[in-house]
Amino acid sequence: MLDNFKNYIQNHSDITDEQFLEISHYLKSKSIKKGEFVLRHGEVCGYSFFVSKGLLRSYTIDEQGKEHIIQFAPEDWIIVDRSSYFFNEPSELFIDAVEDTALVMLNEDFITHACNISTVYRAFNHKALHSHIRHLQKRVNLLLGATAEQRYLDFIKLYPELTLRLPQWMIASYLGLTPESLSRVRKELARRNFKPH
Amino acid sequence: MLDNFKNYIQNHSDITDEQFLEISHYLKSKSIKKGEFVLRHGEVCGYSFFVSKGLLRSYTIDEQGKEHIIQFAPEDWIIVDRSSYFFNEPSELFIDAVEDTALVMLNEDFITHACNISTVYRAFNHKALHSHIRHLQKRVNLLLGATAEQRYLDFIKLYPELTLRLPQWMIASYLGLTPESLSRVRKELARRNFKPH
DNA sequence: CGAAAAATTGAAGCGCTTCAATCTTAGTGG
DNA sequence: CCACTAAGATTGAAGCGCTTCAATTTTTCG
Repeated sequence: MLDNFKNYIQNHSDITDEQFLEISHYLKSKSIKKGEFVLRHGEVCGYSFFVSKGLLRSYTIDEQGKEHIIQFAPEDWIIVDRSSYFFNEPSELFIDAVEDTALVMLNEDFITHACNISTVYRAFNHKALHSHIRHLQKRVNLLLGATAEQRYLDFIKLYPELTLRLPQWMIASYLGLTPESLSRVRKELARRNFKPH
Repeated sequence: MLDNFKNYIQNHSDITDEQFLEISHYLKSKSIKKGEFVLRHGEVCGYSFFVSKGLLRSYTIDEQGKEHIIQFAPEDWIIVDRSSYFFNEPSELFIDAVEDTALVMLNEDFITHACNISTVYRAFNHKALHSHIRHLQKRVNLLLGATAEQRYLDFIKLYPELTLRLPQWMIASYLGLTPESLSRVRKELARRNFKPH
């Protein structure tokens, strides 16, 4: 189960097999069923979660009990509440499995050691933070200015394969819409003869 | 004009006077008038802008010509389009001066050298990225779930002094509202006898 | 097959926007 | 220092986009 992760990390760094073996002591693998949690609101997020198979999501629940999905993580993605992880604060987020999922948990020590071993990995990590910022900023911008339809079109363009794997109500939640609204957006697109890709 | 920045950086690192002198060659100071730009849509953002006096803002303009303010930066803040800066892509953003502003421009070389000189500075930089992510994520969450009133209350709690310095329409733009809506929110708060602080 | 989850549809409603007019405040030149 | 102008803020009325609620249909899966 570590194999996928090993490939991933070697693709993004110059870490050797021996080096990986050393630091793999800091890793834990885990398999969870659809619906199970790896993080709950109020807990400190002590790990980054690498998805080797399956699909995770992070979300908040507001005062009215409504879910708002923050992120999806399919294979080869890492999901984590970086605020909670870095600042050791209780997390606002829940992270659970959308599908049965095999994951690898990386703790602080793993990251630290990997960064010490490999400046390439350190740079990769740094780049990942910037990608995250880019992504969030784009999302803020869409939420500030784009209509329901524009947001949906952006989503299916950016994540075509997720569009197929996810129930529609989750996409709606990610986009800040009700399932009903998204359904109507899709109906309107179909009427105008829109076909994804 | 560099003094404020020197204080700032020494407060957040162990960089000595001599070290600062060395790397200050990579810095440029600049004074601009209200309304002048330091970055325009389509340009690559080659600097981080430290505000030593005054107030900058970053914003996008959508297809309908509407502004959406992404960030404000008063004294001792740094503003930058990190995506553009890091990935060397043309920026989506405009950055201009809300007030007459004195600023310091840090280029890539400055950051690199400062990180090499001081691991404390490197850590500070790392932390800044995480703060940025935390902030953006909170904002996404508010935009997904909170009403106009909740967003405004959050803003004045977080940035009481900005609330006084900024024209209301800019706060509205930051919150994803029209000026008229914000005005009505404030009226309603006043009716319910709400007093800031 | 049967039950539960998801998606769709319609009707009514709400929150925020839009547009237009008025009032207030701030900045500038006589 | 006041008069004038422009920018900002407020208010009202109408409208639009998305939500809510409720009912129905479709899909999924044990």
